Amino acid sequence: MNEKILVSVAWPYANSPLHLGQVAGAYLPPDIFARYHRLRGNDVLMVSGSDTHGTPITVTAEREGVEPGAVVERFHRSFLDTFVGLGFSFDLFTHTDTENHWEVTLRFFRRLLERGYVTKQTMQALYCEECHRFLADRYVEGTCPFCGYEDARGDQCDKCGKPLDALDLIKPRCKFSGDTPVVRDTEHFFLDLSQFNEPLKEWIADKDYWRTSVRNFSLGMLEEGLRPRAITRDISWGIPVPVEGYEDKRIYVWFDAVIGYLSASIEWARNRGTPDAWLDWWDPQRPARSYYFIGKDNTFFHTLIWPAMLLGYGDLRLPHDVPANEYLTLEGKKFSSSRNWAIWAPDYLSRYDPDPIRYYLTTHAPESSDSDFSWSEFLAANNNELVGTWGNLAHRILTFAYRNFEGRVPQPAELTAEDQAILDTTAEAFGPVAADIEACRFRAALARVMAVAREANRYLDVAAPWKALKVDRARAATAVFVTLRVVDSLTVLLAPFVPFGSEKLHATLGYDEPLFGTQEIVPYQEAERRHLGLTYHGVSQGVERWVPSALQPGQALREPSPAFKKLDDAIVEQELARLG
RNA sequence: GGCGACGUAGCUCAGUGGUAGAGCAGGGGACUCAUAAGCCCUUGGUCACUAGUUCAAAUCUAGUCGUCGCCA
Repeated sequence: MNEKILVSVAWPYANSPLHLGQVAGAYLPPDIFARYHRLRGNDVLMVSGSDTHGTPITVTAEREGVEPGAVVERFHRSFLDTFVGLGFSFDLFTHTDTENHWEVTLRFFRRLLERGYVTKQTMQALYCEECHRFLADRYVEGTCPFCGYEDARGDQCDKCGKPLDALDLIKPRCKFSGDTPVVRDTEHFFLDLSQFNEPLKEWIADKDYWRTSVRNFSLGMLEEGLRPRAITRDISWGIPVPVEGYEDKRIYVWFDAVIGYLSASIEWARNRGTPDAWLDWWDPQRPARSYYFIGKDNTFFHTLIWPAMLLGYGDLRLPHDVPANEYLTLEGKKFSSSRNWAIWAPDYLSRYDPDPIRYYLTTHAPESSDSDFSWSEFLAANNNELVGTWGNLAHRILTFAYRNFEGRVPQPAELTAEDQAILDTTAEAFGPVAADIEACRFRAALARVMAVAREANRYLDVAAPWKALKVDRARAATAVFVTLRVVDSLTVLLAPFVPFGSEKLHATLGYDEPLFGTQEIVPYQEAERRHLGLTYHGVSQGVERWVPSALQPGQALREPSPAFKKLDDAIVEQELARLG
């Protein structure tokens, strides 16, 4: 019985390219997870999209003197290309500026309103009389009440880093007109989270498999008690509030962004002509599991707010797990786009292959604490581990077999105890590696596989078919056969982590059908709007391929060439020079 | 200021009461099928600090310091 696995991935703001910190935290882990489940023959639905409605986007647009839509289009396209380049196998990567997403969001809003979970409240906000509009926090500048910095933004002080409320700024001024804004009352809709405090406590009570930081953080918030939270804003960019008298207001970006998981699932089903198919993952009466891959800054929205919204809406599946990651630092310091202390995914892909970074960011994944990216460590991990331990093992046995056994998998004679032992060791890895991946312990899973690769190197050194070939061809053939099977198994075990190299080795081993399907960027036309999406066309659906090798003697190999390449030591200096 | 996570070999991490572990890096060696890769041997730690509980603490308790995050 195939399992239905919903892989929900954080929605990136379409106002800058993706950097490696985001890749490590929120985008690579779900792809490993999804590819593993695809190999299992499970039905994966992996969705995400660009968040197009944030204030950061209007800030970027105004700075550049273009429409917000143009900013969105540019970075959405950038995300699509990055995901193709890194091999992130989204079933659908869409964005929030679609008719479908607006419909689903409004349906959500209306139902929560009808059920009394969304309520009206009057709050105070800064209003610029010169511009005739309310000012979003980021559109106000003034003196920081904590450190006295005079150019603090309304949402956060760049000097001391503290989050601010624009109302607390001393001597506030409008970012556009420079005028001093006035405090005005404004009515907004609030999601009354307090009604969900107890239901959420009950729901989290049995989530003992969540990461400790995620669970403790969520329980702590519930202990403090959740408060109503505004879900509309006085801005013009976003989804209009569907209530008379509120035409000038928009739904606050965080509210519609989380709904994207649902709307993207619905869009995916429609795009493929099976409009109800999304229910297989979302109907709580049917068997399925949902996972939300995010960075730790998003935990609150995914373990509390989104579940509250789902409880309020009803008849939808709540998250099974939210494996939030900590942060990645770069050469010991925080990523900072303004100081150019960042590695942008498009830049990386313009110079290097995807597998090395996938490998590095998995072995150094910020799963339990912050971790660091360093170019010298990256180089070492690629050259010593990915290439040295694994790539070389695969290459040496493939070239040896190709040259000495007529390009075919040789016929083995009787297996020795050593032959059987390495085959057993390899076969026995499938279970524990699967368990690690299913528990979202990707770093541990990969380490376990690499331990098998090292064991296989030791086996091959002892078996030494290059020596046996001269005195006992049958023994050499057997050792080559055994090693090829081990390499075949390792190719599958490593496929979720380094899919490009595994795909190449899989073909070299003589298989005609690929391990994975293909990605495609597709234009989707709605009634009036058109958008680009990334989708995935699977292969061998429903077939379990997470199994030890059954490579058959006589299978024709393809001419081997290295699946992974060494990187020149000089790149460390070159890349460090690009930073800062 | 409150809460939480983390702090173990140069680096990345495992280890939750019983004589400190792995991978990578560093040093030495034998080999040569292979991307000068792989294999064997090896150096290296007062387990952040202090006090306590215990026959016994990296592991439990209290406190201190540091890093990160959330909240105020």
